[in-house]
Amino acid sequence: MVTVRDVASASGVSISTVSRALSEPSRVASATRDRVLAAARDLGYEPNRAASGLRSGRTATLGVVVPDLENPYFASVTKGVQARAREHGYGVFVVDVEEDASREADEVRALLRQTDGVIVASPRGTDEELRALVARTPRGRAVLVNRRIDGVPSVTADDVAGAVRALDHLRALGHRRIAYVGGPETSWSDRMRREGLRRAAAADGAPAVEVVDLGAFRPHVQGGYSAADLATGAGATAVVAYNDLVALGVEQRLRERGIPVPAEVSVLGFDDTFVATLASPPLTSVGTDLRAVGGAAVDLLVDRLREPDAPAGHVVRPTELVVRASTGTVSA
Amino acid sequence: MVTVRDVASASGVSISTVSRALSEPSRVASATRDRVLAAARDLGYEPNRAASGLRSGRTATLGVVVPDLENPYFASVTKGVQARAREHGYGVFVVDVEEDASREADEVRALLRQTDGVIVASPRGTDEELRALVARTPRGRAVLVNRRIDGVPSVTADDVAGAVRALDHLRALGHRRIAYVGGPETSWSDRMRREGLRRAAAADGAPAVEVVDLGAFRPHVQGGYSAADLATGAGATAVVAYNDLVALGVEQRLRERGIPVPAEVSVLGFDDTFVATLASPPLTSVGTDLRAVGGAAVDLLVDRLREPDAPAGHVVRPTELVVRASTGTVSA
DNA sequence: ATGAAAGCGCTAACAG
DNA sequence: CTGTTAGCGCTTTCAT
Repeated sequence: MVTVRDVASASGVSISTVSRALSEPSRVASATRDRVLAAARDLGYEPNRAASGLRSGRTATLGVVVPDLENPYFASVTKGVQARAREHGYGVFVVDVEEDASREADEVRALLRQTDGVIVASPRGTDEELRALVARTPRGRAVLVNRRIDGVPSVTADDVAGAVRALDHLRALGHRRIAYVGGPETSWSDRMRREGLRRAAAADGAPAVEVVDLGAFRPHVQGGYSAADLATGAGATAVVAYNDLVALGVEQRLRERGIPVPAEVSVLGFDDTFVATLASPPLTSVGTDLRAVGGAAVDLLVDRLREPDAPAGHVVRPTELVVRASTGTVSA
Repeated sequence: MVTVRDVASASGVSISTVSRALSEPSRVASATRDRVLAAARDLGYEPNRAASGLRSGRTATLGVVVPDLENPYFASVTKGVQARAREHGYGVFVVDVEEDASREADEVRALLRQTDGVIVASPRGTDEELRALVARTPRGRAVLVNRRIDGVPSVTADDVAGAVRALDHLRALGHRRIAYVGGPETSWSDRMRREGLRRAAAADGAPAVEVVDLGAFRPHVQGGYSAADLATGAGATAVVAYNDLVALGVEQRLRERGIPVPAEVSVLGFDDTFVATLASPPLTSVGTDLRAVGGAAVDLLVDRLREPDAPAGHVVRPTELVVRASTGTVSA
């Protein structure tokens, strides 16, 4: 193994000059620097991360905790995290907690021991649990995605605005009774989406729309499949689903029952993941650039690591309604 | 920060005893061990990975390199890797090379510096590039998924058998002219699937089937969408696609053109990822347990790390034909 | 069965 | 601008 000593003797300088030439090039005379860098390259020197981490206390590693990697939403967020972290020179530890809220805290704590900071995406724990978790976290070492808590940096999507858009869209198509198939109880975005629907439904000067809350369902195809009959039973002409997968489940069940979408019932999803385009009919969905969400979380975290005492930033990413074939006018 | 020294003084032993009690409990008297473990727990001691890594040369970390995390195939494999690694006490670094073969070698090399071993999933590089990469790799520190090279442990799916099954299935339904929409040129599974189709088509004692090779397409929905017209143009009554996404693209284009599936054209995919069930009609697909593939890769790697000189194992996971509604009899 | 002691490779004071 | 030096926290001989 090639170490700083080898590079030092090969280039005729001390090991500290080697270290400096590599990490703070500006503090070394350019001639010396070139010599050192050349020697390092020739010898194939690669710094030992464990050693530098032990000494400096920095690991050049970030962690990301997600509920389920197989969910396209988290696959995209994770992809964005990894790509951006790489640009900042960080590696990424990925931990999938399999939708188990009780594992989140432990995994975050374990990650904090071996990373510089952690991104917690769409935590399934309650606000209290998260507050407790964060309170035990060295300041500035955690960033939340899809959850907003005071004092903790976060990246969220403007779900309220998205839900308003969604409802306005359906209202414009003539829908007056809309069912909402909810997601996990502790989901922050679920709360925001509900809130947006409520607000839009209650808006003055527009035809009244009634939102029927169908309750909480698993954020998967199965959840939507299970909820579909409740929606039609409630007399809704349109179904808004917690996410695209749930919406697909709704479409699937409706298709089985021979109920045409959107001729008889319109279906609308959230997140605009790639599965929205796979559905038939292709799904109208309220989306965000998910890789950008992951990237923004990394930026926030890296900023925080540099300046732990800076106030916690809250990035709110825009949402966009993407209309496809699953929503249409109400049939007479 | 709590260190071994703190635990040592709290329990009245030396730091080496603490270290031993934690990592080789059997070599410490049970009374002492209990005392040390209790102290460690009380103080909230957490070993410093950088320090232990520096001293022991082990990082308790594995790396996994995938072409695209957003591809459900790799999301599942990565999920399997992470879960199994965790059971073995390893963390996982994930790197997404964005389908760029030229990045693979560099990323693997970078990962090897900060992990104990690396899993390279569905590498896009050529066999020669991979052989060169592996030759420069310290023995026993890399495992391949979806690629078989002598001397390097690997996990593959029995794609040949799967493709044979697929073709036999279509033949039984009366298809005599079948188009194959290929994947990346350097894909090992593509090669095996082609081989399986060829073999099955040429089998004695069964009605002759002609396989029309449509060439290489991007392994995404778009690829299948682009290939669909070629398939019908070639007079095929069934289309076998490199993977589920490609198959969905084929279905999408056929639907647009008003060609009913499977009444007029049957469509069959590979991998049986969750998107197969989302399609309409739901996709017949040749699948493997992808999490198990990831898990098997971890097992192989961990075994190898313990015994670097053991012969390279090659795990071949079974494939299974899952028949859904996208394949049917040939219309008269 | 336990302890003393020697570093792993690097960075960060501190000197010069 | 560069060199000397002292560890970071842990594991691992080597004694006892």
